[in-house]
Amino acid sequence: MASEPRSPLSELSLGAIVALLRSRGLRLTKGRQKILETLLGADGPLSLEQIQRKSICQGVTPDYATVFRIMALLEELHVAQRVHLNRSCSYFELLDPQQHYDHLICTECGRVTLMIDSCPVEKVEQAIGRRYGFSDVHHSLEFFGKCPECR
Amino acid sequence: MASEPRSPLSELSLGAIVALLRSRGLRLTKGRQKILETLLGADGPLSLEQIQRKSICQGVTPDYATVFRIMALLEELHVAQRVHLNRSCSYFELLDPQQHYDHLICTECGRVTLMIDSCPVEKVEQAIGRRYGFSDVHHSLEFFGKCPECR
DNA sequence: GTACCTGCAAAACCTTTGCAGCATC
DNA sequence: GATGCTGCAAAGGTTTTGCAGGTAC
Repeated sequence: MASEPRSPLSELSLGAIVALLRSRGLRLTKGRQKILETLLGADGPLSLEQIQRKSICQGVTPDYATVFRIMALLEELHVAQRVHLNRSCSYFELLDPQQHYDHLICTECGRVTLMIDSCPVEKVEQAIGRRYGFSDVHHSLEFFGKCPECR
Repeated sequence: MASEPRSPLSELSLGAIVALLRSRGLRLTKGRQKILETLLGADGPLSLEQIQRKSICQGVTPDYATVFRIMALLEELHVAQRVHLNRSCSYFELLDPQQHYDHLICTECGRVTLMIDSCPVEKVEQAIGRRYGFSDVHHSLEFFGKCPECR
């Protein structure tokens, strides 16, 4: 029944993520640390380009391919996830084991609001798994609409 | 408050869609008709390439750009919508005014199941709009998991 | 010193647009 | 006959990979 957990972390912190990397024989470079800090400090999903721009370390901007590879790695480790937000490129955010976020996206200005309220869907995941015979059910929920400023 | 309706159709049928096109001064070609039939006959979202492959008309495969332009048109008319399904390309499906579909996607084989049960989220849209000050709230909900065959 | 990481560069994809000829109305 | 539609071709973006040199352990 159970397979890979959605997040292998018990908490979302730089230390916890670094420990996970270490346990897999992976290394912590200055660039990686800076990128992890960017992700931890983000208040919503970020595109690769945004991550790159916010992760300038000692005056040096990390290569786009480097950012891509780190995010692919974190995604594979289930530490981060990719969301689309109905845009032309992917956005990434860390998977907080304590908290699940749904998104509220303005169709006019594109601003993304994190919805930290109780998720209206979590409760039905189990029922859906049973009904359709699926295991390891999780979900992606995005609300769209016009934000107060754009109305 | 109200703006463009999510679907301008009163029912989902070839005739209704054609009538809408006509009312906008748009034309119905053999290729378009075939593509509309493909969409109406689909049992889930299709990629542009899938639409193209399934819309061979009198031995002629429509051009990819043509498929793209028709889907862009239908999307603009709110007759079809684009979904991502966490894949690298977009998928399209018609917007049925009578019915709202959420998706259940196998993370192993990628098969998409349409969930025609009552949507667990529709009811809360209004409350979310009020709470965050958003108007015209709609949503995209995708469940992921391992399907019975892949478990 | 070994293995892993990074930057650079190019390839691979998917999406989008321009244009001339063709088909619909 | 006018206008919209199509196919072909090319451009634009984003994502992904190869490789040689550099860095963490």
